[in-house]
Amino acid sequence: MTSTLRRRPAQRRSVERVERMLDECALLLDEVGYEALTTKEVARRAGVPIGTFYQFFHDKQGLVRALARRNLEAFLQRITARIPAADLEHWTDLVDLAIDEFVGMKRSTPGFAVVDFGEVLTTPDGPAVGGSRWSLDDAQENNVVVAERLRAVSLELLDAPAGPGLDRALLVAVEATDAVLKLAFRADPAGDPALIAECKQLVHRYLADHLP
Amino acid sequence: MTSTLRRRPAQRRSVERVERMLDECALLLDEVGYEALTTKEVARRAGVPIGTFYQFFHDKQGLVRALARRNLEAFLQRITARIPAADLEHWTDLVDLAIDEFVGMKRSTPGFAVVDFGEVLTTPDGPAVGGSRWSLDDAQENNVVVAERLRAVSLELLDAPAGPGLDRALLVAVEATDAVLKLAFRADPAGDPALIAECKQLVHRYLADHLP
DNA sequence: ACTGCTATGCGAGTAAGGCTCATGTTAACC
DNA sequence: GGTTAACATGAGCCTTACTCGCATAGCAGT
Repeated sequence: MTSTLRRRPAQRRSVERVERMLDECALLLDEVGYEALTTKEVARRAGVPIGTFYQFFHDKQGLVRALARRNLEAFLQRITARIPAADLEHWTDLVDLAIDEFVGMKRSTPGFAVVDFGEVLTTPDGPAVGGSRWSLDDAQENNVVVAERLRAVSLELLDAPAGPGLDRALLVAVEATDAVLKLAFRADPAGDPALIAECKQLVHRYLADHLP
Repeated sequence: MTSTLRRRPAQRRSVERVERMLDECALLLDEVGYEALTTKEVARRAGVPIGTFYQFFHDKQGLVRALARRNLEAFLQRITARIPAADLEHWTDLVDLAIDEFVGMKRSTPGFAVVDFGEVLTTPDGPAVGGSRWSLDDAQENNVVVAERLRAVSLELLDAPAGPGLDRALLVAVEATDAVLKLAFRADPAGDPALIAECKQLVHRYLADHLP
């Protein structure tokens, strides 16, 4: 994958069009789900001809990946914006803040409940290409990015013991959080509060091994 | 959803055909992934005409759901078969046994790495129909079934404190396990050992609140 | 203003997949 | 043997992802 987008929108008009397409994609995902989502409908609603659609997005998956990417950016932005204001006494406060923000976005951001940061579909890439996998330099595995960001914050705010163990632990925590919160929102469209609480507990207990 | 299958195979020949279709489905999932999987190819490889395919399966998703169902059944079977032989001193041994079996199936059972027990795609069901959701009586949410089974075993072997808290905790644990193991197998086709170990740790710590 | 030239806008058309349905075939029962 | 119901089959329909060649718009040099 060269980039998320096929062609980076240069003119102001193009940027707006891409943004509109992502917006409509998000809304449609909520309405009909990934499988029933059609590129034609996204283009039509966004007022963009189908040919132009494919100038910007590689394919249907590319569209959704771009949305996931935008979600990720928004999440990181919100997190970093809220951190200075909040007084974090323990690292657990940071965990809770992140989870609450994630839940907030699940509730308020269209399409977020369906895709959040994740690839909806994973395509097998044929016999693994050489080199250790998940190098993360390509866009794949957005959760890795989340984990890295949280790690950076952790190291900055609390004096956490750096090391590969923490990296892995945070990644595991993010992945688990993602799954449990998805469950919480499958069980209850507004997000089952008990399951959300349980999610925090899960992460607290687990990370207690790696943070003071 | 009435049932997983459209028509339950009655004759011996039909049962074999359904089984063959599921087998080929699993193999194809490993080869090309869910999205590129075609019903035509599954039917062709299984030596079954396409019309017959649709006599048994509602649609493409139905095929995959049926496979997930079969996987679930196989997993429960294996678990219950191994439990009497193993001497479980702590509940943690049960957790490890379940995870090891899961990992084993990820490695050996075709298609298991892609779908395991899960719905690959979730379709929004329109404004939630009345009644509390996830009643579980319908086939959805296979992980609920896993959680229930594990709970039954837990109550039997160890005298665990029954109650709704444990139910929820086990469900959360299963969901988290699923996610982390998926990560482990995305990172390394053979299943990253460090991540698998971390997965066990995650569950141990979390369930320690609910089991003695 | 005019003329080439490149970059972008556009949508009819193509290939392929999901799924159906009219017709053929077997089995079951009287 | 005859009647009826269940099952089998694959050509074809409809929809969807995606392309490609033409139209248009900006723009540099004269």
